[in-house]
Amino acid sequence: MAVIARTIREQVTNQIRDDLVAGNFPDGCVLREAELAKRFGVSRGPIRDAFLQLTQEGFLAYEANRGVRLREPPDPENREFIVSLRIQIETFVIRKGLDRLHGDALLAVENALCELKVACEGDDVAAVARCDMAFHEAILAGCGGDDFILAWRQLCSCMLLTYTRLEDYEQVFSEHVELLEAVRAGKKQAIVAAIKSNIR
Amino acid sequence: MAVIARTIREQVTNQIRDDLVAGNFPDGCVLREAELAKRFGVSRGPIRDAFLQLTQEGFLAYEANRGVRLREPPDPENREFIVSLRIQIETFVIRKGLDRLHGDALLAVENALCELKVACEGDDVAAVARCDMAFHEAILAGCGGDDFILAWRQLCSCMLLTYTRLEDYEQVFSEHVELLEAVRAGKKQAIVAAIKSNIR
DNA sequence: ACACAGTATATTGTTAACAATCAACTGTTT
DNA sequence: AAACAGTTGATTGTTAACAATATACTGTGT
Repeated sequence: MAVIARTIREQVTNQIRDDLVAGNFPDGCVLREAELAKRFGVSRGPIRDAFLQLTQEGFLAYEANRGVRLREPPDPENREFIVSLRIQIETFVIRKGLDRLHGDALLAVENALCELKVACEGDDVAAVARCDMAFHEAILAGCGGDDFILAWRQLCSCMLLTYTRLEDYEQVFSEHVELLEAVRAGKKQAIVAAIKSNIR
Repeated sequence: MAVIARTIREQVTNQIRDDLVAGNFPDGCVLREAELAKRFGVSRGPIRDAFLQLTQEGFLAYEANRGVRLREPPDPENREFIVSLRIQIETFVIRKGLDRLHGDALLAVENALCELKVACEGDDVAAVARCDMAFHEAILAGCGGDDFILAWRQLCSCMLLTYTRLEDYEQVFSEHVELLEAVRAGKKQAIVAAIKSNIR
């Protein structure tokens, strides 16, 4: 994802998020500050920061003085609605801001696709999920969708808790190639169509 | 809002959020940890936590080692779209879960309305905005919309940065009374109509 | 056996000192 | 005068010790 985690806080947050997405923690599991601090070899401070952030992102749930708990994924009906919201946001932002997607911003999208390729060729569930989202986020950011990115991430976190498309990495990758082609060609209708078939 | 802030972190977060909503900080203003720590008479820890949380909520923007900056409100077009997303979420959750809105949950909504009444009678901009949201959130929570609340809050934070309806507190209040009546009567169509006219 | 108060332990919440980083300034060199 | 390295001050990032709180346990009284 070419994300350089500058601070320990960010490194820890990314690592824990990956572990959560990869399913390395049992459902409803309670995470302890001290345990993770020991595992990462850091103090509890950055772990607390990570818990706070992942709570806001929708992965964890805080309970006063009782630590954080892994959240349960949404039921199918809610998930379907979340998908529709995601599609709406992405199409709105692209329709509005596709014109300004060039130069560095376009490069970032292409870069994200490369990362996705690597992740698909490897066998890291969390990496594929992460790069999938990073690709979409790069497009949103490049189209000036800053006002929506945080809410969009929220919705994505729910989806990441049940990232169920990983039987076929090859298809995941090719779908995104298709999407990038449409973006490069600047054909909004094709982009919207690609997004609709891609997000699920 | 009957929100008892148990920890210093929560108190500080709520206070800063209120100040932001009330417009007590100039636009694009940079907030300093040390300065706020001194003002509240606490250490920098809880202030940092608050910054992190308010960043995730969409009020502030982090810049590496350069502190947090007050975010700019969305342009009218984006705001309009955000409003439509909010309405969709609220109507979806209510349609699905209105049946379970009774007992304590309903009481919480009624309570929120009382708080709103007080806030409207007083003259505290931040309080009115906060109670307005708290009322809607109580409904969402009561209808089992936990999967959406965080994303919903995100969207609301954008709206709170330009809470522009405060010329007429009386109307704000009466609109919510109307909404509660519809909820009590269990008439989903009336609720949806009330929400659509209420959120703007 | 049950309820309850008191205690012990584990866990989170807070603080203040220390380390690392960044931005602005200063003086030197070309 | 312009460019650059080094220095300084301000600010954030991290840590470890301490305080507060909640849970689990134990013993006592009924």
